[in-house]
Parts: sequence; C-alpha cells; structure tokens
Amino acid sequence: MATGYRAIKAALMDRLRAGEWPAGSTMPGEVQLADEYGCARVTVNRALRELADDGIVRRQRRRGTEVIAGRSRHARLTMRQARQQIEADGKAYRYDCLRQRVQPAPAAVAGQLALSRGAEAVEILGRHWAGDRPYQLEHRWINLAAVPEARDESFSEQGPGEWLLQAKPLSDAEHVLSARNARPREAGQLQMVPGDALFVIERRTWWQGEAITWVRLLHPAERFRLVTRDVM
Amino acid sequence: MATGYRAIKAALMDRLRAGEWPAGSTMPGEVQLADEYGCARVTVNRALRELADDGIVRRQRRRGTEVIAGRSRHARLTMRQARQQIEADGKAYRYDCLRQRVQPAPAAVAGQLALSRGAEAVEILGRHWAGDRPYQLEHRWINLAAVPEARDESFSEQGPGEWLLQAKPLSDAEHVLSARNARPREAGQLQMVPGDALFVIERRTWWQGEAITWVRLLHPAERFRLVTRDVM
DNA sequence: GAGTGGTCTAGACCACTCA
DNA sequence: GAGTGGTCTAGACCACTCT
Repeated sequence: MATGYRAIKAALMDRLRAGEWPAGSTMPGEVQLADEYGCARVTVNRALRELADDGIVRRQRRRGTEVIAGRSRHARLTMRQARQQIEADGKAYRYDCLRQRVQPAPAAVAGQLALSRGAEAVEILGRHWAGDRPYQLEHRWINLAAVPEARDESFSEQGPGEWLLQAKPLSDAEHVLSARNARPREAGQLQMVPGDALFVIERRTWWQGEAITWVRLLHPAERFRLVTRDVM
Repeated sequence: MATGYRAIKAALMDRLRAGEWPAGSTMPGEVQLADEYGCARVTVNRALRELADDGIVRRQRRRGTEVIAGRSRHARLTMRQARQQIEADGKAYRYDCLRQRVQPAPAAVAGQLALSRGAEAVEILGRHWAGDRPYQLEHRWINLAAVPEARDESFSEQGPGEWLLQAKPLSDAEHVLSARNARPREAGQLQMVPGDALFVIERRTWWQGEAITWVRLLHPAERFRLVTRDVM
C-alpha cells in the first residue's frame, strides 16, 4: 500500500491518466481516499492540494474535487534584473538614461496605472547594455502619488528598477509578454535594423491595491529569450 | 497574536521587507517561530514552505531557511491548449494537418530529444485556427522510442498535443519563449506579411528522463500575447 | 551527536454550499 | 442539516547535514 503524500499523488495521477475519473467528473472525497490508502485524511489533503496547485483538479468546499478538462501547462518564469542577467552571462553591465521628466501622465499611462486625470508621474527612458551592445530599452512610468520620493531621485546612474525594488515593497504584479517589429527610433537606440523583431515585456506592479509603476522592456529578439524548466 | 498560516506568512513577509533578515541571512527555525507566534510548528512550516514555493527563501534540512538574495520576479505562465484558448475567446476552433510522416530525426531534432543517430521520429506540421484566421503553426517531433503508439496514429483530425496529453504522462517540461521575423513560407501558412514578428514558444517534455516530444509553436505576434497575474 | 526541516497521524473545529 | 474541503494542534519519527 502506497504511503506518503507523494506516493498518493502519483497514484492518483495514474488513476486520472487511466481514465478512472474523466474530465469534469468528481473524485472521491478525502475521507474515502484516506480510507482506501490507509492513511490520514491530511495526507490525502496534501496530495489533492498539490494536484489543485498544478491545475489538474479544482477543489471547493462541499462541492468536492473536480477533474479539470484539458489540463493546462504551467511554466514558472524567472525574470531577473537586467544587471543580474547580464553579469550572470559574464558581460559588463552598463546603464544610461535617455530621458527623465515629471509630467502629467498621458491617457494611456493613466489608464494602466488607474491615475486620475492630470495626475503627475515620472517618465524614464533608459537603456541597459551588455558589453558594447544594447540589451534592453526600458520605458517606465512611476506613480508619484504612490512613490513621492521618485520626484527628486536621479536615474541617470542607477536604473529605476533597481531603485524601486529596494525603495518600495510590492504585492502584485502583472506581466504581458508579446512581440512586434522594431520602429526606426527604437531600432536606432538598440542598434538593430528597423523592422526586426522585438521581444516585449510589460509589467505593472501594485502595493496593496495602489499602482506603483508601469514599464515596457524592449529586447532585440535576436539576442533574447526566456527559458523555464518545470517539474510537473 | 496572528494565527493561521496565511497570517504568519504575511507577518514574515512584512518582517522580511522591513529588513529584519537581510538577503543571504538565515531565518529563525520553525520551533522558535512557532513559539513566537504561539502556534504549532506545522503551521509555521506551511507558511515557510509557501515562501519557498514563491522563491523568497530556500530551505534545507539542518541548514535552515535562507533568505534569497536579489529577489527575482517570478511569473507563473499558464499555457492552455490552443483549442481551449480559442474557445475561451469565443471563437470557433479548427485544426488542419499540413504534414505527417515518420522518418529519421534530423540532427537538430535528435539533439533536442537526445536520440541516437538514425532513430525514427514522427514529424507533424499542423495549424490551429481561431475562426477564419490561423492562430498557431505547430511543428512537432515525437520520439517513437518513447511513444511507439504515435507511429500509427493519425493527426489529420486531432492535434498531436491533445492526443499526447491523454496518451502519455509527463514529468518535466522546458519552455523557451522568443520572437523572430516570419519567413515567407510561414507567413503564407499564417496569412501574415513576411517579415512581421512571430511570437515563438518551444517546448520539450520528458517522462522520467526520456524525451517525449519537441514542439515549436509560431504565433502571429499581432494577435498573440501571454499574460500573467501574480501575487507576490 | 545534535539540530534542522520533511512528513505522518489522529482528532478537532470551521466555512462553505448543497438539498 | 449534512457533507465537503480548509485548517489547526500536539506529538512523533525520519533524513539530512553540520560539528
């Protein structure tokens, strides 16, 4: 008889794969499974909780454990600070600031950050270098209502990402990954050919419901990729 | 006094953010924290385990709980099957197969799947439609040594992804996200302009150390993005 | 050998949602 | 009201790694 939550999780996965509980159906309750495997209910609970974390089943009180149709694949991305990524690759890191100013946020930015009309924000356009090649173009807006210290901070030497990470806590983040062709100005700033593909990461972060910052990171696609390695 | 593993996890996060335990240092042991919060050790254990799952700390028997330096940002991506994604968007899903054949794997593919020289694999080129527009071009190789049933399976109606998901378990997956410009043939197959940006997802999956499949998914970047929403 | 985290058990109470 | 999952407790043993 299998013991241990890992063994029980594996056994349940096998039975799921064997089709014993088809997608959409409800699995037996924790008490019954614990009885079946001869273990405590908490042990089954942990196995099932991990299956739920993995996106294989959905659990609700009283409703039971439902098998999710067409299991989705999860991947855990790690996005490091540009400096860390570049130095880990054994290249010299450098940052330069192309623009920094305080102004009312344009409508598109105000929408992203949920700012009221005319609210001021810091706009920063910076560039991260890996050795002698541009690695990333960073276009950032910081909500001055949430981070008033940013008004008098200079981002000509240090990137705003590093500063924010130590200056402000954050509770929530949203990432949007996409791609598009480089516009002429961007291509020039990144030393690439206009029209070549860019890998785009946009990130919004919040602290307790208040938007902190919105940033768009442009990477020449030829020199950039994100890799994950997941154990299922 | 805070009770419940959620409250304790939040309290620990606050203390971490306040700098009580700097990056690289070791946090107090479970026994001490349980004493401090007046709860059972298991409750602290669960809070710390989740912090480890979130990538905030690293835990090892005997060594204790270490605060990870330079907190990286984690994002949990959910990549759904094409059919589910498209149907969730309220569009009609359709699949067509452009090529299916069994042949010795080319060197590049054999390298990805760790196949021996001359080993056979199934090659499938398929296309997923969202309504009347191509959504994704799928180029897949399946290791016949690991999945011999794939030799006689027809992928003209059902995509190989859906079939594999129910036919084989998987233990590990690797994703590579990148972007590039569309080549003329790809652009034709995806009804886009050659040179326009593609969002590329490559995935390799294993079952207990044996490579199952390698697939490259090409999306017209204009109509594709990945979104994550994470609570830190 | 000792101290740490990893896990299991048995029992208990609570929260939610159904009939 | 009843049945489900969510969580807590107290105690126990094990596995690993340090000294």
